Amino acid sequence: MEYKDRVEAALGKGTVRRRSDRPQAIISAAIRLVGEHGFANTRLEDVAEAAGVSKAAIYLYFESKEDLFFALVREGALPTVADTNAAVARHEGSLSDLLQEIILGIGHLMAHTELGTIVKIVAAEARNFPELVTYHRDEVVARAMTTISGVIEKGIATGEFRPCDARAQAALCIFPVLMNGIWMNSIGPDPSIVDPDALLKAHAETFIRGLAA
Amino acid sequence: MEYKDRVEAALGKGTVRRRSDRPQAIISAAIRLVGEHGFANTRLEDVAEAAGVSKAAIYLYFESKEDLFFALVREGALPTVADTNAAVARHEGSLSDLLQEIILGIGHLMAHTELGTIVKIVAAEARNFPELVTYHRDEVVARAMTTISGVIEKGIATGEFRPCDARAQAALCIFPVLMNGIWMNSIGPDPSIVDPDALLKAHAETFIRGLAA
DNA sequence: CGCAGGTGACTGACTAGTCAGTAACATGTA
DNA sequence: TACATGTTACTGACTAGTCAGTCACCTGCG
Repeated sequence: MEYKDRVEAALGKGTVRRRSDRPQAIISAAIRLVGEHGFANTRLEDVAEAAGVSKAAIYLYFESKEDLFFALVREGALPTVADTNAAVARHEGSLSDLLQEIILGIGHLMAHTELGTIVKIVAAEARNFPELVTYHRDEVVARAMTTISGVIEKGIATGEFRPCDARAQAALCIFPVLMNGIWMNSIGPDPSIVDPDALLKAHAETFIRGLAA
Repeated sequence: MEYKDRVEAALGKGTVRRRSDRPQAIISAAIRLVGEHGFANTRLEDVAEAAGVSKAAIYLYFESKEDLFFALVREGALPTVADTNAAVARHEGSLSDLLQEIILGIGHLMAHTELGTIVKIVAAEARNFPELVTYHRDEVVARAMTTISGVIEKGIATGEFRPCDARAQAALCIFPVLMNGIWMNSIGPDPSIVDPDALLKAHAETFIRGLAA
């Protein structure tokens, strides 16, 4: 019986998890490096070095480079969707305030955390990994769009917002935020061209004015 | 004397141009393939096949894969910036109409032509090619931003638009358009989530309302 | 002929993935 | 305590495959 089989027999089939925080360290390193260089240009050896392990150790936790890649994308975006849904569920003030909260909240994560890197990675690699598109379309985008367009529809119903295509407006609400994240992770932070935080504030104001009844 | 040197001796230093349209065919093929698979994942052999030549022929027109890549990005975006500037220069109606014209015009190119592919490529590869960032920041982005923020400033001066940060608004004008292009070139056309043309119209309307005095 | 405008076959560098081996730790036993 | 036995978590060195870039040779045309 081989080592891998013994481990699988002991701990169950699939991604083998041991008690250390190695998998998370590997994923973090991979997010940074893949965000910088793309999937194809990221050497597993470099990921390993950044995570403080050998390349072979990666194969103890992930089946292949692609498997690591999917894990990275999956773990990177889901918490944000869940958090946004929770924020919407517990909100009580005006819907304009809620939209502003969503824009600034997601916008901050997008511009200053790994989330923006994930979005850039998904956009860059989508064509190479069709599964990735399916997953993200169904698990991240569709949910986020449903949540936001729900807020807008409610606003239209209460008369707070003008009548309009709520789905298109939901996309418009989120697109500048996504683009801001991609920008920060590609062209990089350069306030002389676009100051990310000022842009988010401006977006919230202009968008909500544009939507007002 | 090597072949390359012989060619240069015969036709002059720098980018070698022959009378065929081969270079353009190679660039078009490269835009499509790099847009689909990224720079690192695009084999020169496939570009050659798509352009109807052998791989070695590419080296008659471009010094390296990177050289071809730069040519592709350079030729892909400049015409649009020039066209936009021209449209702004000859415009006579209201500034709102001009903004709408810009959004729908660039938006259409971005969603349905090579331009969107170029934007996606630049975003995806920026970190691997710092020169690309410098070039695009200075030659494309800075110019486009200057043009659009000029329109907005003028509108503020005439009282057509409310007082606001014209540069941030210029970015907000263009970001959804860029994101739309990236979307179409990554996740792909899927009207059930976002209909690109409806989105552009909605953007023009909401953005201009949001900017109105 | 002479040569512009090619091509197919090749190579060297690089990297995903594998595998035999091992240090450190845990556990049992006296 | 001291030592044997087994396990966990990991590594260095290797292989096989891929692809950018080169080079010797070809071919149709003025």
